[in-house]
Amino acid sequence: MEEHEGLFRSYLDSRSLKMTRPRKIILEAVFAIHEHFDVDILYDRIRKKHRDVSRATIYRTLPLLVESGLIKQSLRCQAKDHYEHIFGHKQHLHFICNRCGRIFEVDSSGIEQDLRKLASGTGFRIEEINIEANGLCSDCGK
Amino acid sequence: MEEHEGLFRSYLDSRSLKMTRPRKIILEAVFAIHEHFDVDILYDRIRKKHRDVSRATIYRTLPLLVESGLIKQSLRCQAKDHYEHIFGHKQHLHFICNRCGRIFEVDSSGIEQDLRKLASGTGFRIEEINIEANGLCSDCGK
DNA sequence: ATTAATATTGAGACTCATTATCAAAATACC
DNA sequence: GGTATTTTGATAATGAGTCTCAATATTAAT
Ligand SMILES: [Zn+2]
Ligand SMILES: [Zn+2]
Ligand SMILES: [Zn+2]
Ligand SMILES: [Zn+2]
Repeated sequence: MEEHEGLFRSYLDSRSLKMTRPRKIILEAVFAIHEHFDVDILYDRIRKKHRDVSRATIYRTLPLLVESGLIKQSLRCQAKDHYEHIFGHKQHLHFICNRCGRIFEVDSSGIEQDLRKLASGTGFRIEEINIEANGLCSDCGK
Repeated sequence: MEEHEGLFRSYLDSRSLKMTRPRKIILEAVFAIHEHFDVDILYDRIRKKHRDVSRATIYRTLPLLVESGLIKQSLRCQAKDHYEHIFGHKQHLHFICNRCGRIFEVDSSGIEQDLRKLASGTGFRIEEINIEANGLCSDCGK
């Protein structure tokens, strides 16, 4: 059993939820993707192998994966929410090129630490951080 | 004529667009609001004074204000896009409470400076920064 | 293994923010 | 004025995300 599966199982247990077949398929599909993804991308990949997982269940399962700390909602792009892994990935921020659309990931641990310090000063309890900058990548900015 | 009006006028001119009555009403309503706003908030405020500005025109005018650099699309909250002024406002980041929906603004100059330093190391030229953290505010986190 | 209690599912209806359409009205230029 | 071009308001359409519900799956107890 892969580690992310074990983690998801214990999250489900802790909430007396069940590791069902559709949830397992979704979990595996999510961790077979190594870029940012939206529901449609995920749905298409799952449907290539399994006819019996519905969009509704994907929409229901993603919040569980977020809640369990395995993934996060990271960007909004073309009017769709996009997700990415947390488990097995370092915290990072996104530089998004306005010209070519590429997304660059950069380590954000230092900045996030400062942000948490700022928050604790105000009494705000941070659950999730999103940092992004739009502009021109080094190729497009010449 | 207020400064933001002059700036919007020259933007419109530069694109051979016209400063019409509805656009002027919308511009003024936008700059009479000093918090984050969404289309509904704006529409309600405008409607108190003017019966003849439609939602459609608001949806059409906001991108013009963004393009002209007067406002920006700053966050997404309760499934709605929210906007805020750029013109005349200091850079800041957002703490968004997941429970009550309130948005807290915190000075972000220190963090943005670090971010720009990070970017210059990678050759990325930043045009816009968005930093936000979701979680529980001090009231809701008790 | 049966049963009963509970959780989950897929299908499709629904919501609601945003966009597109289009005929009528406003505007700019002659 | 008249004409070409924009812009507008009303309304229809779109589409991501949510909700409903009867049918199915899971679990734990017998
Ligand atoms: Zn680029
Ligand atoms: Zn990422
Ligand atoms: Zn709160
Ligand atoms: Zn703000």
